[in-house]
Formats: sequence, C-alpha cells, structure tokens
Amino acid sequence: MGEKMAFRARNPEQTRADILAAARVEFARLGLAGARVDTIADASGANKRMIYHYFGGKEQLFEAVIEEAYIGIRAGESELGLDEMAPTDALHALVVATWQYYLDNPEFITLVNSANLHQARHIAGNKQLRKLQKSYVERVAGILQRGEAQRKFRKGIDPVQLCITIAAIGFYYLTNRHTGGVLFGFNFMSRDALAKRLQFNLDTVMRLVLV
Amino acid sequence: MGEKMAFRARNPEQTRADILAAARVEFARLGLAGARVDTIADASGANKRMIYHYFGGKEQLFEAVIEEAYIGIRAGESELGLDEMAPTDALHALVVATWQYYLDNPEFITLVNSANLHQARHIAGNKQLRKLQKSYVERVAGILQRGEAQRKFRKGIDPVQLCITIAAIGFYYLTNRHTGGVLFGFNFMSRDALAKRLQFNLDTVMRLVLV
Amino acid sequence: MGEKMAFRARNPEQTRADILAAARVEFARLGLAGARVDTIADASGANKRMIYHYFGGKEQLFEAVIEEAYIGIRAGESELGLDEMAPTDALHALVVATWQYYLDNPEFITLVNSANLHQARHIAGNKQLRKLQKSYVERVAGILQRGEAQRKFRKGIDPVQLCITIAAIGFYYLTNRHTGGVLFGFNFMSRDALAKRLQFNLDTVMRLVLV
Amino acid sequence: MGEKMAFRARNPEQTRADILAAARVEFARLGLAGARVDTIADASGANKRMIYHYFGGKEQLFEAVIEEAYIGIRAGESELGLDEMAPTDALHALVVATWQYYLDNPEFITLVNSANLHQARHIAGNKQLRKLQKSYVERVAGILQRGEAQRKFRKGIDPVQLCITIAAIGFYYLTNRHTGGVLFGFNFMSRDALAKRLQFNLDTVMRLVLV
DNA sequence: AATGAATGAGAATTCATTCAT
DNA sequence: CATGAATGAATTCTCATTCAT
Repeated sequence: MGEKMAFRARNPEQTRADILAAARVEFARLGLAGARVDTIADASGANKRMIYHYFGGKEQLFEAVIEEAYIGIRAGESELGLDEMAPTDALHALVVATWQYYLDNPEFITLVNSANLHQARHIAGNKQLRKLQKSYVERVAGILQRGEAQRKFRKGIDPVQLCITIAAIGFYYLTNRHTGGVLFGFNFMSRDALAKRLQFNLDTVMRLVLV
Repeated sequence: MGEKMAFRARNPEQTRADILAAARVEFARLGLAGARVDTIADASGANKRMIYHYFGGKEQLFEAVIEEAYIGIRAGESELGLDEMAPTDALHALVVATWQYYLDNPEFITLVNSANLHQARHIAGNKQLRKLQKSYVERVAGILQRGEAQRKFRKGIDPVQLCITIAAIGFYYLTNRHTGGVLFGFNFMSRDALAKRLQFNLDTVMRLVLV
Repeated sequence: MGEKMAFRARNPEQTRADILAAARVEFARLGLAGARVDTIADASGANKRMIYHYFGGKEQLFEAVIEEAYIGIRAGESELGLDEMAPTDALHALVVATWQYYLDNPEFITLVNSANLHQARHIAGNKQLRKLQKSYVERVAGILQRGEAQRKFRKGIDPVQLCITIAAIGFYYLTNRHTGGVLFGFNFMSRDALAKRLQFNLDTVMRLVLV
Repeated sequence: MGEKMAFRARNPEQTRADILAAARVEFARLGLAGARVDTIADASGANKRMIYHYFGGKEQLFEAVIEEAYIGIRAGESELGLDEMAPTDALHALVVATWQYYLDNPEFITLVNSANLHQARHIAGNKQLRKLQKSYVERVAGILQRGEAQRKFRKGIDPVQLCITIAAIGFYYLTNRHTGGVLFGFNFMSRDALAKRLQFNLDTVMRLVLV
C-alpha cells in the first residue's frame, strides 16, 4: 500500500522513439482513421499522455510518422553511391534498391497510401522532404545524362517520369499484393514470384532507357 | 415548398443502388475506418436503417462497394474489342483505356488501396472477380501471342507481369498524385502532366514488348 | 413481372392464433424487452403489420400471451375432477398435475416470471383471471374441508398458503433449473432428478396437511 | 452552487463498486435486455465509458452483478453459526434467515430469475459459486445428520431437496407477489401477509423433517 | 385482409483527449 | 517526466412502429 509504481526510464528521446515506432506499425496496419491511440500507447510501452506530450495529438503523430518514412527511403538511396557507378549499373542498382527498400520496410507503402488518402495534407509544406526528393531526382537525372553522353541511353528521357515509373512498378505490385493474390490466384510474396517480378521490372526499365 | 416528403420512393432496387453509390464515394474518400455510416445514409437519401437492412453492416457494404468497383473496370475492358485489333493497336488501346478508366473513376484507386489495407479480406473467396480477372489475363495473353506470331512482339513475355505493369504505371501515378505533387513540386493532374504521363507509359509498354 | 405474390390464407382466427403461439415462445425465451417483434412475425408466418392489426403493439401482445397462459393452467385443473376424489387423492393429484403442467408447458414459468418482472401490470385489472383463480382456491379449500371433516387433515390450514406452496415447490425447482444445475452440479431435468423432486414434493405437501 | 464537479473522485475501487451497485438495481428492475447502460451510468455517478473500461460490456457487467448476488446470499448464511445450534434451531434459523435475506435484498430474486431466463450462461463455469453452494449444502446436510442422530429428524432426508424447498417456499412467494396480488386479491407484502407466510413456511419445513 | 419497404428514436459501444496525482 | 482514471462526443447498430400498395 502506498507502494510507488516504478516509472519507466526517464529517457525522453527513447520514449519519443518508442512511440514513433509503435505508431508507424499501427498506422501502417490500419490507416489514420483505423489506428488506435490506445494501441499505440500500449505497444510503445509508454502511456497515452506521453503521446499528447510529445506529439500533440493523433494527427501530428501521423505527420511525424509519414515524415520519418520518407526521410528513411531517401536516406537509403543517397548511400548507394550511384554517382560513382556506370550509368547502366547505377540504374540497375537503383531499381534493385528501391524494390529492396519496399520489402525491408513493409510499412512504408501503406503509410504512403494513407498519406495520399488524406491528400498529402500531413506533409504539405514540408520543405525538408521536398529538398530530399529534389536531390534524388537530380541524382537520377545525372545518371541519365551520363548514360546519354556515353550513347548508352536514349536522349530526352524525363528523369521525373523515370523516377515515378521505377517506384510504380515495384510499389504497385507490393501494395496490391493482397487483392492481386485473390484476383490472379497466386502468392505475390513467394520467393519465386518476387524474383520474377524484380527481373521483369529491371527489364522494363532497361528497355525504357537503353538506345 | 413545405411539402413533406415523408417516405422515399418504394423502390428497393433504387434504394440499394443509391446507398451503394453514396458508399462508394464515402469509402473512397475516407477509407473503411474513416467512412461514416451516417454520412452514407444522408448522402444516399435513404436512412441508416436501410443500410443495415440491405447490406447487413458497414463491412458488408464495403464488400459490395469493392466488388462493384472491380466488376466495373473489367466490364469496361471487355467492351474494347481488343481481340479484333492488331496486336500493337490492342496494347495501345489497353494502356489508354486503363488510364482513362482510372481518370473517369477516381474512386476506384482509393477503394483498391483500402481493400489492400485490409488485406483483401473483403473479396477473399469471391469467385466472380477471380473469373473476370482470369478472362482479362487471357485476353492480354491473346494479344501477346498474336503479336509474337506476327514477329512484332518478343517471345516469352509473361502476360500476368504485363498486366500488373500496365496497371502499375498508371495507378501509382494517380494514387500518389498528392504526395507526388508535394515532393516533386508540380501538379500531377494538369492537362499537360497527364498527357505527358500517358505518353511515357505508352512508350514504356511498347518498348517492353516490341522486338 | 407484375406477378402477384400469394397471400396467406385469409383466415383471421388462424393468423391471430399463429401470432399468439409464436409470441408465447419468443416472450418465454427472451422476456418482454428481449423479444423481437420481427422474430415473432417471421416465426408466425404472418408479417409485422398483422401483429399491429390484431394486437395493437408489442405490449398488448404480451398481455394477450400472459392471459392465455394463465387461462391454460386453470383450465387444466378444472378438468381433473378433484371434487369427486377422496381428499388425499385429490391433493396428490393436484400436486402431480401442477408439476406436469409445468413440464408440459415450459413457457409458462418464464412467462409468469416476466409478468412479475413488470409488476404484473399486464394482468392488472383482469377480472377473468381473478375469477379463475378464485374458483381454484375454492376447490382447494373444498379439499381441505373434506379432509378435515374426515379427520385426515389438520384443522386450520390456509388454502391460499397451500396453493402457493404447491406451486412454489414445483415452479421454483423448474424455473431455477439452469442456475441450479450450475450451482448444485447436477442435471435438474434428468428423468431421475425429476422423479425424485416430484416424490419429495408429494411428501412435503402430505406431511403438511395430514394430521 | 455553480461549482463544477468536473471529475469524480479518482478512486477505481469506488467507481467499480458504484457501477456494480447501480447495475444491480437496474438489472433487477428491468432484466438484462430491459436494462439501459445509460441509466446505470447516470445512476452510478460514473459515465458510460467507465462501464466498458471496468467490465467490458453490458453482458459482463450482468455477470458481475449475478456473481456478486450469489456470493452475498451465501456469505450471509455462513455467518449464522448454524453448526453451533441445536438441529431444530438451526433449521428454524435457516428458514428465517433465507426469508429475511430475500426481504432485505429485493433485487436478488429478480436477478436470479434473469440469470435463469438466460439459461445461467452468465455463471456457467463459475467455480467459486459452485464451491460456495457446496459448502452450503454440506452445512444443511450436517444439520440433518445431527438431527437424525438425536432422533429428532427422520432418516434419509435429501439435503439438496431440502435446500431447494427452503428456498422455493420463500422465493416463489416473493417473486410472484405481483401476479399473486392480482390473482389472489390481497397484498402479498403487508406486514401480516409476510408474517403469515413465514409461519406457514416454518411449519412446512418442520413437518417435513421432524419424525 | 395482407405485404414488406421505410423510418426515427434510441441503445450499445468506441475513441481521442484531458485531468488529478 | 510520468501515470492512468475519467470524460464527452461520436459512431455503429437496433427496434418498435408506420406507410404505400
């Protein structure tokens, strides 16, 4: 009686990170409207009050999750060293890396879908993400220019459209894996199916750019 | 004016259809969890009770909406007369028609995303959709075979992967138009942007299949 | 199209009786609040509108059911010919008949409980039932008098209290058979258990009245 | 006045107990189906959300109420000190105490009826109640044995049947007091009527067991 | 007499958020 | 910084009853 319950480690950084991690999972699984603040609090090991303390509310927490997700994917790409590779190799590496990022971060695709369902208002005006994206497009543009200069790639390929297509052919396959499984009647996530898709996508991109 | 419209037309078919139409819009806009039964009832001109009477509940209504959406897109394709066209024309027409369907039915893409968020459990076991999809794939396979026989198309192109890619390059662009707009910094839905994207996609597909 | 649905037999008496029978079962199973007008309509083979037509509403239907139930049990007793039997035999027959009525009409006990939950307001002022009850008590009083005159029964036994006790020892056992089963740990409705209880009750009543 | 009682005492135990008490009254008055969660919330001074927090739902709250009711009656009996009394006195005390418990806890009888209406599923598998009941029966069996040993009581009286009968003759009178009042035409709850009934019941039980 | 579609009021349940400690 | 009890506003779902045919 009167016994004092042990508080969790008074570690603000950790608490914040734990909440964010739990929120990422929950929002990815159920979307913004379907996610439960209670569930996030429980899963994070913190409590509901902390969510409001650190993030202000459910929507702001969602914002933080989305931002973090986009920072994550762009960070990965900048570490590939694409600028040092031959153009063809760089493009190949980019397609593979994008695909692999989706596979390693299964929450990313549903988070992006949720962000779009809400018309991207949770990242509207986010300069940082705009900047990261810009440097990404420039990197791809650089690859195309080098390829073109070497007479390997066609002229006039729009780097933005290429970026979108590289994302599309992987992202769509994975985000629609459930309905795809039902409609097409095979397991989209089997090792074979995944390998086949990656190969097909590499083909698609290469045929698109090579002269 | 002042006239009391106590009861709506005693027309079960119409009532059901009105609810379904209102539900399609609401679910597309806010997802399964975000959609409000009340809003659907009001928008449909019917009342909440009718939703439960005709569909059983929110989830079953969602099921009906998703099923209807898939039936709609497949129905459009079967009316294109692809089998009567030259292979190249047929493929071109298919890419254009798919793209146009997405533009004409903006709800379709978010509904599909919602269905996938919930792991496709709302269409699991739906034989009809499986069948429709099958005949769609077969139609595409037919185009590929004819193209191959005419030495226009490469050999060994997987029709399933092609179907997925044709959908992906249009669908992804449109579903991600909001975050895309923020990140890339241009309006994905401007006339020019749309025309450019369609052209790029046609290019992508043609380069993929042509010898 | 324009095909006319077959109406059920235009037989008011039958329709009313069917509704009443279905209502008895439903009210007995779930009580007044738990019973569903829809269920009664479906089970009766009629439709909801008929319930309102014939009875006015759910509460009035309940009234009709309760009244019918009480008329039923009293009707049974008056047919036993108790007045023609020796007092001991008459009492014995009455205990057995009461018990048997409960067993044959399992709905009776829960209906009575429901009527009491609602403080008997559904039979308040019902002269007919009061009259039937009166003649029942008089019949029992007659038995006691004859028994007393023959020096078989004690003097001064209150017929009302006896009536209540005869009902109580059977009714309570049966109405509480479910909780009884859980708490005492045996099946109150097995052939053996029922026989044992009846014997015990006969004993109880006989010892109560015999000199 | 004008003072805002925004939050009630932060006392989980009390809150839970308040809800339980309010629920007991409401369920007793209207049954499981007739009871209103809103009413319970208001009457308890808590709010609806707390009911779901502490009990999970209406049905589970009902379970808790029923369990508490049964624990209550058994607790009372174990405090009577029956084992220290002469057999006849013990039996007398038990009949009186049972009767008095019903009178002091008017909710008990309708709760038991409700539990039985729902086929005792709310206490099915409740080991604690089974155990309490068992020790109760054993206590009664002990009285019978002592009485028998002292040649005061008949041999071979089934303690379970006796328990049931002791409950029945009081319980039935009280649960049926409303219909009884209408049918028999007197007030079952007048001081006189109650006294008379208790005396009759004592008589019934004593004649049943005495040699 | 009979039907079943339609309704509004209400009931159970859920949820993001705030308050006292 | 941390906790978890408490809350009000929604939200889904239900139900007795009425209306048009």
